[in-house]
Amino acid sequence: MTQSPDSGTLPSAEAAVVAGAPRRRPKIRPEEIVSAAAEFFAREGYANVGMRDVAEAVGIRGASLYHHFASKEEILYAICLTVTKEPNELSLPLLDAAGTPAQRLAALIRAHLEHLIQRRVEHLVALQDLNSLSAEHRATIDDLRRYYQRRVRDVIVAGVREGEFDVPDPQLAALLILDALNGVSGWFHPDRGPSLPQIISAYTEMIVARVLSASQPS
Amino acid sequence: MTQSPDSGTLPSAEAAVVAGAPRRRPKIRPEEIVSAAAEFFAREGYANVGMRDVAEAVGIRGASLYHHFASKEEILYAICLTVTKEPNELSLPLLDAAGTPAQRLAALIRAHLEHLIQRRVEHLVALQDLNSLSAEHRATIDDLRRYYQRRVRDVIVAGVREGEFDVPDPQLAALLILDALNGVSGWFHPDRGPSLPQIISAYTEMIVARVLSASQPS
DNA sequence: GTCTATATATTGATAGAC
DNA sequence: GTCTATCAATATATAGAC
Repeated sequence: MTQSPDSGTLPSAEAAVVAGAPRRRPKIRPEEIVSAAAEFFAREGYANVGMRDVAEAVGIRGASLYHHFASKEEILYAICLTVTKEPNELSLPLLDAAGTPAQRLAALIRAHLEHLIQRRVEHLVALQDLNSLSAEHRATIDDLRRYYQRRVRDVIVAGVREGEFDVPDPQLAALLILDALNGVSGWFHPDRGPSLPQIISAYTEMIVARVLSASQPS
Repeated sequence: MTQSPDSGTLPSAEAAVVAGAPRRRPKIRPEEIVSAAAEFFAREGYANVGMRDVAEAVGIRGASLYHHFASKEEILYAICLTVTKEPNELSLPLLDAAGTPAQRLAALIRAHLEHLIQRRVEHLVALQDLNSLSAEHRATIDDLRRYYQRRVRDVIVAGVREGEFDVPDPQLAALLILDALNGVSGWFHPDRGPSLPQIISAYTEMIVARVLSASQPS
């Protein structure tokens, strides 16, 4: 089912003989496994990828993966948890910094998009294979996402209260904004199309200055 | 070709055998299979669902499914194709109707959201299990989606040309809008949260009157 | 059109040598 | 920490009876 176009992907043990690359398998770090797995999951879907695929990508056998992770689902959870928790730790503090709600939200949009692209592959997995998580793990991810969404809604509410924003419904505005931001991971391509700075600029303008109708300095 | 949205048109209302419901299996229509499969795929993910699960849901055995569909992937394709083609056939013509670009886009937004909710389960599958399709089927779906996106971008361009819209980048505006609209399927719930009319109203306002900065009648 | 029975392949995971 | 070997479960799909 997960037949990739291998046909010649035997673990190149002969490459180890080359000077400077003596048996390049000193130790596998968990992040290498997670990274390789994310690449596979994003492209083929979690359930279409076998442990042997992931193992081969990091140069070990399938069984050896279980020395690092208790199960396949734990790898998926590691991907989803990292990519969901990081925005809460890195972007949300920007909402507590100095400045008006519009300024703080603009800072969050920038950080959100930068993280989304920096961890684009993992984001695709988290947006796609969430329902292959166990019920407990799924609940943890959902909680993090809900909290993030609530904080975005709150800064909109604050902006409305201060007269800087004006929206029909802060909750729906937050959902529209977050769906629009996260959607970028689905079509962004590092080699073609608009660049990340262009996207940040246009999206910040469209969201902060237009969706939320920030008052113009005039 | 257009499958009736209702499901109360079972031809054989003929009373089954008197005692109880002995083997109610008059005939299975392909749409029943697709519908049941979509429900499973949306909730558990395509690759996590077995043909036996789908078969059981419609009251037959797994092997009998192959009388109606050549493979499991064909069922997925039927789901994705229907839900992707219908907006092109039902919503895009609204962009060719009379009215200003803002009016035509507003009509499309309404139709898009109504279709999204009416076929919410199938949309979730199409947004989630696309990369379990064969390469050819995937390409067909992608083409339809690209065309739809292009048409939305074109109406934005038209609005800019006529002075009704003003955006930093019509292409990015179209992507933002479509991601925001499609994202609704991810959190909408028929029993709680904002109703569809509320969503249509708020989203139309935020998108047409704000993101695109349609000129206000004042 | 649906059934039983089964072929064939692949999966996640384990045991134990080294 | 990685290996070989393998188990047990499950998958899609097929063959042929009825």
